[in-house]
Amino acid sequence: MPLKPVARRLVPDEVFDQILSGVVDGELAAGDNLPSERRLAEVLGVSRPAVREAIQRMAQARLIEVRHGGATTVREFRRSAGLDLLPQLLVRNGELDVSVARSILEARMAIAPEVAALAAERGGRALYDALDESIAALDADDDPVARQRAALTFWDHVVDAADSVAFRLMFNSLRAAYEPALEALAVLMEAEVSALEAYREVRAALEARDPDAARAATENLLRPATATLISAIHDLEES
Amino acid sequence: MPLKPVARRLVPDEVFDQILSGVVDGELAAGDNLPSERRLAEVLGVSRPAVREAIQRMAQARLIEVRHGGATTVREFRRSAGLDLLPQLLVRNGELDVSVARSILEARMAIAPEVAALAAERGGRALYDALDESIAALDADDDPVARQRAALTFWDHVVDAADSVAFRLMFNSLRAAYEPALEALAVLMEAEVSALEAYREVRAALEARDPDAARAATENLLRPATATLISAIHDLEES
DNA sequence: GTCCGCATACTGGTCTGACCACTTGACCAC
DNA sequence: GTGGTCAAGTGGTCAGACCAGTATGCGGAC
Repeated sequence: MPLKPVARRLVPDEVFDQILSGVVDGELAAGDNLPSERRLAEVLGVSRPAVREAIQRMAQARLIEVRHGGATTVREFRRSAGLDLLPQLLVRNGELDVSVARSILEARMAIAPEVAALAAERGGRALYDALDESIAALDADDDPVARQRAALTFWDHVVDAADSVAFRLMFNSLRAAYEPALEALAVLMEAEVSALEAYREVRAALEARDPDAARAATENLLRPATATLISAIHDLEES
Repeated sequence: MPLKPVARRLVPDEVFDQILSGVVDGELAAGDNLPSERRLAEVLGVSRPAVREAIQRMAQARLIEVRHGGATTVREFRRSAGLDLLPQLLVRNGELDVSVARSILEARMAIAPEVAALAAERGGRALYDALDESIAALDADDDPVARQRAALTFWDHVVDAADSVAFRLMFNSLRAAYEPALEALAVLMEAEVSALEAYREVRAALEARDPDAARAATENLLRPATATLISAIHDLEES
């Protein structure tokens, strides 16, 4: 039996999640006013600083707008929130939102080849060894979850080599969304991480410093699982 | 004389910015411990709740790690922070970081064509009128800044039509990074927003529901300014 | 001498209650 | 109408206290 660290819910986290859920689930529509901090504290049975902390974090995520002296209003999160909201949208109330999952797969399919092309252009001494190591780990591990992690490490190195802050942060955000759901998704993505040859081709294209080949190899690697899953999700959405 | 809303600095914001700068500028290296909340409050001459609020926001951005009872340590932000950090990295101490700017241009060049292709696939009734409106605004406005905003609105509609949460949030994050620097950048991007015909071709490809044409048209629209700026930045980085 | 265990002194987590700063809207004088 | 005034409600900030966890070093058991 695998033991896991016990999750301790802190009060402000709890408050944050409740307000977040209200906004994301639409109970609090854009333009609505939040109850005052004092009122929220009373209703939730916590202190005002706890409420305040949660509210400030909501504001930082651009989900609400706080006006000194005035009311705090809910923003249209789809138009204002940043990519850091993705994890909260992907898994909501413990359930995976398949339309969000689909969009992540699409984004990955669109972006990864370009990142690989950039990485091929810029090269990097330590890159190829690091990739070999990841591929070896991919080959050695038989635990599906561990293989997923190894694949993430592989891409981590590629992103590093692309030497782009924007792509780096994007990768971090996408990874932050993916990791909590990793165990649930490991089975679905198993086919991809088993295609060792495809990983090797990406690596080869990178070492050859050939951006077009890197783009193509990455597409070949990602397309099968992506296409399968997206069509599966499509069928799911129909029913 | 154009009047602007007066900017009021709130205490927790100020504290947040100071800690953020420390982390981003490297004065606080990854692995370092932050002073205790009480100590920070004392040193900065503010109350503990104010410090606490700032620290919690830093933690939410995954820049630091707080452990109950233990010390608060600085994380390696390049590996952990999400795309929402981009605005802070792009303009730091009032100066534009050109390497960040370059990476944003690259990301835009890589992603926009794919988003356009998705938008072409999915189509959308109201899309074409909305695009026409944006193009008209682009044509009518002679203020460079206003034209930049019109261009943003154009892409806003395209992203909407792509119907992808992940790309939507990405766009929001990139926009949040771009807008504060918009006035400074309007001149540099002027050539692009003047290429009305290129916008019309994107629009035409979208209406034709032709993903490949949309991809190509978007590349044609973005490539000139992107290439010019990136090579200018490259020269700048040499010197 | 080594190692375990516990007191202790730190850290962050939370609360209370107060006061300041700002916005809103109603009311009043002009 | 226009502008001034005021009261009520909101967020912003503070002080100080206590709870809850973590690290550390000292002592005693072996």
